[in-house]
Amino acid sequence: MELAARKQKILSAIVESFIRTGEPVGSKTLISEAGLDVSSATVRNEMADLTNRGFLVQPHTSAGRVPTAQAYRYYIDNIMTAPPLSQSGREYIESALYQNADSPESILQGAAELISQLTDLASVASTPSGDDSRVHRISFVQTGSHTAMAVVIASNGIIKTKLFRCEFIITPEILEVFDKALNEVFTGVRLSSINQPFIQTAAARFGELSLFMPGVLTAIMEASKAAREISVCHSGYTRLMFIPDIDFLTARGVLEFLNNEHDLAAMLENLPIDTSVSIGAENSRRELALSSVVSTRYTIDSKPSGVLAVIGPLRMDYSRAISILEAVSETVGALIGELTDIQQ
Amino acid sequence: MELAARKQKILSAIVESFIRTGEPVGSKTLISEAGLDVSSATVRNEMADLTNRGFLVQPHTSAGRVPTAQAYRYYIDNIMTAPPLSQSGREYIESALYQNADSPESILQGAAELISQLTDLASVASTPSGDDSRVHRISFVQTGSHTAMAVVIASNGIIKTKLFRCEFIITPEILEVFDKALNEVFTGVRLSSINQPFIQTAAARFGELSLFMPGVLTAIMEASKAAREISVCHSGYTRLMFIPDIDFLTARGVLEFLNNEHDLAAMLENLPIDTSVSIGAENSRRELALSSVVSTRYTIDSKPSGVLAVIGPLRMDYSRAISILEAVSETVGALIGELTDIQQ
DNA sequence: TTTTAGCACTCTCACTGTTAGAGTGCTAAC
DNA sequence: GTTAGCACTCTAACAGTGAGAGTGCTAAAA
Repeated sequence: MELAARKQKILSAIVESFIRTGEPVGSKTLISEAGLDVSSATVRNEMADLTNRGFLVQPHTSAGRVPTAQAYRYYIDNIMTAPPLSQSGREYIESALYQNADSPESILQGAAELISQLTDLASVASTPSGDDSRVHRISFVQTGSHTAMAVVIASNGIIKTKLFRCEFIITPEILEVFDKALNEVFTGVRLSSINQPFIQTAAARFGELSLFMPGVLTAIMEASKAAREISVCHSGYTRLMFIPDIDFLTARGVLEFLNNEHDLAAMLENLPIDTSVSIGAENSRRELALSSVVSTRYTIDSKPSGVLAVIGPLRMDYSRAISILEAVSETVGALIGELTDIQQ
Repeated sequence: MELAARKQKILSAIVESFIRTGEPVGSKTLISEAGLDVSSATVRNEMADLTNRGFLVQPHTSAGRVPTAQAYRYYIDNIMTAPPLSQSGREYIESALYQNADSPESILQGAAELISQLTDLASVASTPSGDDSRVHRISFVQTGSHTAMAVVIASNGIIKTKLFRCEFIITPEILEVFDKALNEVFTGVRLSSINQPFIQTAAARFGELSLFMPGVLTAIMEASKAAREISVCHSGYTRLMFIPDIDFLTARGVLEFLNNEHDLAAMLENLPIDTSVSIGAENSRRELALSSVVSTRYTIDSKPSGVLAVIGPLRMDYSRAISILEAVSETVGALIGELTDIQQ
């Protein structure tokens, strides 16, 4: 649905004013702010029409208008632009993220913190899915007389460790046998296929050696599972409680949802590849019916991977959020990509 | 200050009724509930006295009485008992904690979740301080052509890993040289003494070999620091928002404080060794002026170590909280102790 | 046909009363 | 020392009032 130029200009002015002030916008305020060359009565007629068409609502008869989710949608799709960040902004982001560019997890944790700090909203960042990654190598480190650590290095750069325990006394020689035998079986195998049946088949191959292996095989399975699973970094959850638009019950619902990593990961998983904005009821989760989620996926070697997102009120600065997310996304993708390239 | 028997009985009944219902307690309600064999007028006289002495307040003239922090303090010190949990309760806790008794961190994370679930409050659990732990061993795992992982195993059972990068191509032989040379220097050294000067002195010892070492030495230093630092596991923060006594601003302040791991760790560090209750303004943090913290330290080999605590409203079931914390504490201490013994 | 001025209308917000109910403190009698 | 009785106080909930803001509608102007 396209709007006439003047209607669009009025809608735009209302949305921008409301995003800035949070106050319902009246016809008089509007002409003084938007520089329209018509009278307030004309604006009122237009506003009445926009209200009929579902772009605006009045909290009550004698209040100004407030944009609906539909208005934000129209504004974002047809009016708003999100210009790339300035050079200095990008440089700031790069240097901030470069601080702890050790592992994908630490990069993403840093990204979540940075995004939250820059937008003053809650932010989340999910690790790349490891579903089509493979085992690059498995190593072992002795940690005690009966305990050792399995280190699963995945081809996507994720490294997961898991401790295990043996009934017998562990020696460097035993770990070397494990290393040789298990890398023969596991190297190059897709993480997603390392499950209980796979482990059992593998154990069978080792003959009597497998009697020594239940602990280590379980550890490998669990580390592989952890390497495959998406984990979600986050930052700034409490910032949501400082946003005047968000009332207590809404904040509580959103925070409860965000703290449930399982549901959150599932939602992030279903977000589209491109930068996208989900406004209010457009969100798949009922808890977010009064919030907006702006998200984008970072790409590693031009393959869409994990999600970066901010969660905030409907009345947020979408343009700024998108610009920041896209800038951070670019750097995150590059940093993780580098990490993976080097490790291969 | 000791109270006469009847006064104490009345105070006790008021505290218990208020903890249960959250409603100010009036004189009539009280006699019907507490089974007192006196008239409401007598109770009123006693209540007036308790009010003068600072144990009770009235929200307003025509409301019942509400216990003050002083009343909770008196109740906890002189009246309340916290009987040990039943056998089945203890067994439930043991089996729940045994699930992921891999590492101190995973045990403590499990403990925090369990405590939060059982008390319906926010809970935190801090790892043992590593200040007087030593390096048990350092190991290396190759993760890429130019990257490897340093594994610092501390004598307190904490294991920390840190990735590092080298300009040259890493080979198993190089890692072996690192392993030999670095364990000679670091094994048995107190974690707390591994700092920048120590690293520099160490580097000097290696002569020209040290040119290859900046990355690995920094990694060891950071992993040692991480092993030494107290980290705080937590669970159930959003439960605080479901407690009717806690209003929005209070909850926001508490959550903000709890999310600041640095300040939180500092507060936990200063808690006493025994089970203790800090009521309202007794807390060292202003953010907790309207909340209570019940805490205890678990002991490893009969040495007081990290803290387990719950955070909730003044009106909480202190007896239950203490019983649960003490039961969990016992199991946590035993499990971490076992872990450490085995690894040595 | 579109725009505008004017005006009656509606609704909120902040106050002000009013009333029922709960709980108290005080007093005088037990 | 304890109790019955009673006047008193305070809140919560509801209704009423007036100022202020913003609207929709109508009729005239462009």
